Amino acid sequence: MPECEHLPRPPRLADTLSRSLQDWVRDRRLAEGDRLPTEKQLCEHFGVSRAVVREAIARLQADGYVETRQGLGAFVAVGAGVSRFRIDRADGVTRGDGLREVFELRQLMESGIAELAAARRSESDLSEMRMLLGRMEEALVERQQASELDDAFHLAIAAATRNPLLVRFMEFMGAQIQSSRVPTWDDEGHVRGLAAAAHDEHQAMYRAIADGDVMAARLAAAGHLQAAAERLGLAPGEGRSGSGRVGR
Amino acid sequence: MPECEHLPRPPRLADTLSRSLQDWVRDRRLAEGDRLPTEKQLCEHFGVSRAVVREAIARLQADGYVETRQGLGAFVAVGAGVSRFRIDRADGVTRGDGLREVFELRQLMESGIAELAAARRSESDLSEMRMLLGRMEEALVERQQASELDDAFHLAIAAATRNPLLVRFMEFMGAQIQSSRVPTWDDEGHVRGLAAAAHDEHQAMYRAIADGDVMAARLAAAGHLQAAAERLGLAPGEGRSGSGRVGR
DNA sequence: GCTTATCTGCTTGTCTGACAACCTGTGCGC
DNA sequence: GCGCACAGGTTGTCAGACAAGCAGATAAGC
Repeated sequence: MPECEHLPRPPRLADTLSRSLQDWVRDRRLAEGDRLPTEKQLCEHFGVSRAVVREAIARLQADGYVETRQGLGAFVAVGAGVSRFRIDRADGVTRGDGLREVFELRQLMESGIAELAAARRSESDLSEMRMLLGRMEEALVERQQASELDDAFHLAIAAATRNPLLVRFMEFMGAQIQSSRVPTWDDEGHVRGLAAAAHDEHQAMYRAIADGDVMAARLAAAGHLQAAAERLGLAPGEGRSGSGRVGR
Repeated sequence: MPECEHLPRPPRLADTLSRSLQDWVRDRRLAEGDRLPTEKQLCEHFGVSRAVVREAIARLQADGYVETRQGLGAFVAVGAGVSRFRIDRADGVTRGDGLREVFELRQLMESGIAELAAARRSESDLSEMRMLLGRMEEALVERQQASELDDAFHLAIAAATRNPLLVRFMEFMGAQIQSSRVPTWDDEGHVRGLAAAAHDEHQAMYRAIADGDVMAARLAAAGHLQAAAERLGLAPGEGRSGSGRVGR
């Protein structure tokens, strides 16, 4: 069998219902602060039992769209929708335009992160990076898979910024890109020299960060991400440069 | 009354339970892909009814921590925790270190966004920005509150990148910072000349973007955000520069 | 022996009805 | 007018039931 293929499962009622309610908010049929219909009304309106309605509302609560108060009702949360920023697999992150958009976000973030890292890195941050670079070099010689090391290297840079938010962002990014990773580090990638190129770019990033040269760090990171995007088949050499124009 | 004060409400059972289960995952008592105990077992273990257990699991599902399959059980989602990136009011975003971290994230993003906008802006993007700048100038003369215009201006820049993810990020940021906004545009801000300074910075950003000068756009945005951070009392002039060192 | 169909037990999905806890507004007594 | 108890409505929780889907064991057919 080629790959685990997820066929579309029959949608659950609570799921459908919560989506409908979310649409009510998006369509401004319910404004911020408005009270939702009572559970009983929703039951009758949608023809489902109260248990289903309650689960749907529990989902919305978890998403921050509504707040409920016993004896009073459920209310559309103030700032519903913008009270949290979220990127989600469901947004089509792993393919097509969604992937390109996320990757662009990563390019922005990572150049900034490299810049901050160059300004704030401690000696122990640097030795962590050196260690990872060494292990990646070993993997390069022995033609091994090394994408975990790749992730760890980028994570180490984020850690050097001393900003846990940025670390969390890189963790997320690693998980996302991993699921759509191009063969940079595997056998095919080695054959085409991609792994060696990526390794060179990593070393350039390390040198700039070690030197504390914020501008060089930014450029090295931007260049690395631009090259990675091209290896992924995104943003092929055509002039849609953005960061790239700066990176080269 | 001074301000809406949220007193701590008695926690709901489903809420407590979902937190407990989340801790199980964090503490590695449940690994990715593991099956959760059955609903009946959870009922007995925690001494609650099945309705509560189901609501708790519905919350976790909404958060992407578990997936359930009828007839099979509930499973810890692969990539639980990193399958989505989320920033949340609850993370202490509106005060103290959390605010500083979020603001730093915004600095990174916004300089990158300005850069992309300079590369991709269309004529209609520019006229939108000009319109907003004009209205801000009016507000400046008439000493009016103009923070919505401020948000709209930054949003217009994000829109010029043609990347909806970046627009969503700026929407989120606007909502966050608004709730902790310093008096830049109100009467006190005018007195201290803060509004005029912000307006100058905005104009510099516009000019760079209109010229298509990616580097100048980056620097203008970095400078604006750095100045805004100082107006907010964050990152006071002490050398913790990062972007700042580049921005000036 | 191997494949295929059926059965059985378990688990989640949904429904129903009930009671407790909580909030708001009304009307009563003072 | 003021405070208080009460009623009605709403969410929170519980208990029990049946339907739908799944995995593994068992039986039937070749």
